[in-house]
Amino acid sequence: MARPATRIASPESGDGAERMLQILSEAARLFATNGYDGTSMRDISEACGISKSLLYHHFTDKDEIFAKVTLGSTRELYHFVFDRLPADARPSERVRVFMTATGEYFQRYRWAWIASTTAFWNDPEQRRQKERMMWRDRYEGLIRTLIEEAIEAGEFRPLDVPLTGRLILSSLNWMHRWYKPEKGMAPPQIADAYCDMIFNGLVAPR
Amino acid sequence: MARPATRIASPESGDGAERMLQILSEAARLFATNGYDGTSMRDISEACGISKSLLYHHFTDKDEIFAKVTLGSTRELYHFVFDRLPADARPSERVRVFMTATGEYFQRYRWAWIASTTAFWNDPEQRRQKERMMWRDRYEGLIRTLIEEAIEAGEFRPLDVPLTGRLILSSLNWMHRWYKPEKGMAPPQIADAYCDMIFNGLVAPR
DNA sequence: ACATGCGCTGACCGACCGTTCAGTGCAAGC
DNA sequence: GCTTGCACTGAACGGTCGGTCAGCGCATGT
Repeated sequence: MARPATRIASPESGDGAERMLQILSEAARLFATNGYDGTSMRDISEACGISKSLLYHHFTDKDEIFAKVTLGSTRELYHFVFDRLPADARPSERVRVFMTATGEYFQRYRWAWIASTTAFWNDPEQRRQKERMMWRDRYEGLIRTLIEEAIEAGEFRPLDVPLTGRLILSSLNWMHRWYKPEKGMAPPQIADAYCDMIFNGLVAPR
Repeated sequence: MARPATRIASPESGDGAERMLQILSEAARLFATNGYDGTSMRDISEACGISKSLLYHHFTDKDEIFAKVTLGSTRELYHFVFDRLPADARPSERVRVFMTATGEYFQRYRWAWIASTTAFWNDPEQRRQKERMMWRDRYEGLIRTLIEEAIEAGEFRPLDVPLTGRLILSSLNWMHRWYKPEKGMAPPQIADAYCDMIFNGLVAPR
């Protein structure tokens, strides 16, 4: 059942689902900026303009908020990129789309992305991180598959596939450490420029 | 005045300077593993087998320990790489040495490196971070200069120099997220393999 | 023999952490 | 009009945090 329309007219207080999204949004920004341990439940509640207790009404604990942010981001990144891969394009073109689509995802969901990629990988709380790693592995598996196909098609040289995938992923994953949204190229453009450099190399043709 | 020789015979307790090095070493490992906020003074003291109070005998506070670890690492990285650049080699060869030397530094001072590169860049405590950023900027300025020289010498194509530098640095800086010291190639080899890929590109020659 | 200096400790501090809980106010359903 | 249910709050909990402090043991210089 949908909420009655009168609820929507209410100017100040939001619906429960909206509230959860607001919390996740603010939490993503704070986790990305200050890290997991550097972000307190009080920080999140104050950023949302609510009491600390309300966080526990919507989520069981801090870990769940963090898991929702990072798992959601990692899972959606995979589908976001996968869904944009053109089925009938040349393999190397699909690699390029992989990179630019990742740049686009970064542009749209910057805070959740940063929170996910900077999350410590060896967190003792492994149960919740397990699923995130699963999607991350699928994402990395995807780029490896694309590289292999490009090699088989003769477009790429014979390459160390895992290492090549890591080179591509490194360029994308490190972007958040220097990228400033207000200046310079947009992330998809940056990814495209990286793509040109990596595909063709730095060395001048002789 | 040097310590008298009798002091050295003491089997259990170390000299003050040794203690400081031990503390910095253990702190680097913990900061790298669990982050700044995830590492308590108690963690550091227990890792060293000493009391928490002793940390404050050698350092003023937690921030100073962290600053010593990260600033020391960043400053030494610059000199470590700079000192290894061959003066009379071709520009592109100097770029390669920049990368492999960075890989060698990573291999030797892994924990301090990780603590430095994962340190939050927008820490409110800016006074101490200022000097670290200075060395980091010099380090990045160095690779940009090398790239420019390679372009001027006609070895590299005309390139977006800052972006090219970031591509190279990204590949090196992201290594700690997937590198496992006990298996696979050593970091200098990895840097060299990256170098081959970035120089010559992925695309097969036609 | 005595004073000095230093590496070092255990007890302790206030602040803040994540988390809990009893209870409030208000809209919806009967 | 009354009950139900839920978004929401303020006070409080035990625990851990970074940091302090008085003082101990012992090698050293005189």
